[in-house]
Amino acid sequence: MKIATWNVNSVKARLQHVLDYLKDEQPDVLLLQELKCLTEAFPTMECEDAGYNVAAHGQKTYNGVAILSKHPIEDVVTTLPVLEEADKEDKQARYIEAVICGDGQAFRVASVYVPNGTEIDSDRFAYKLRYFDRLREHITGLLRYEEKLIIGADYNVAPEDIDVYNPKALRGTLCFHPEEQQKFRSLLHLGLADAYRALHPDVQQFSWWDYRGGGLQNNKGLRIDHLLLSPQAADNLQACDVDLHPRQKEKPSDHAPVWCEIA
DNA sequence: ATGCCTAACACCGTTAGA
Repeated sequence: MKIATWNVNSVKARLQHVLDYLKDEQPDVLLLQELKCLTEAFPTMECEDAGYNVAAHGQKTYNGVAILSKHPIEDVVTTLPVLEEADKEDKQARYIEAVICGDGQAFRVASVYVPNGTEIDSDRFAYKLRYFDRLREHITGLLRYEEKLIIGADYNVAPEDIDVYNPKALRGTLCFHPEEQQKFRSLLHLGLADAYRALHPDVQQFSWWDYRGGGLQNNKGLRIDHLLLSPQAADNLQACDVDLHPRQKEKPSDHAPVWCEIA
């Protein structure tokens, strides 16, 4: 089962790139983030014509997540636990989860768009940290099922020094701040494996490059898109890598897809 | 310290991304 995650930065602007990716790479499951469209505006027919089932959870202008799958999509969930009063009012479309039955077995997958945080010590930064708490609470429950669970996301956190182009200069900045890294680690401490790092302990490979200042050309990037695996999925992890080609095209997303193969 | 670049939306600039 090949599962990929990709922040497309508008599914409308990137539709041809997405269809090309499905055709060329043939993932069983593609987890999308940053749709930037309403659920009903998602290009479902185009994806179905490419041979994929669709479950999308969008909103106007911002955020939005989706699951595309060659296999049937079941038991869709789009909510996270409410830990505080303020969480009740949270209508941002950042989470979608489903069960995929393929290759004679069940995989539970989730596509998550963790908040960016905007600025350290801002309200949005606090929202980002709290979002990790809600995600951790939810995953804690999922892990009790002891399934092959794959959480693909734009986590908006580079976990370690190797995951950024200049750790000294970037330390303490957005996506490379100790508080964010602690939240990300708290997910790993539940028993999840970072698929890329599990297979490539010493390789520096980014998944995002700034549009500005020739980020890609100078390889000034961050590894912030990750596939986190339950023990049952990690036991069967066979490969994981970043697909650079979509980032090198005309009018690309600023993120590249990350994929893994799980037996 | 700031802009750099891109997309959406609603208009010819603002908000957000990371």
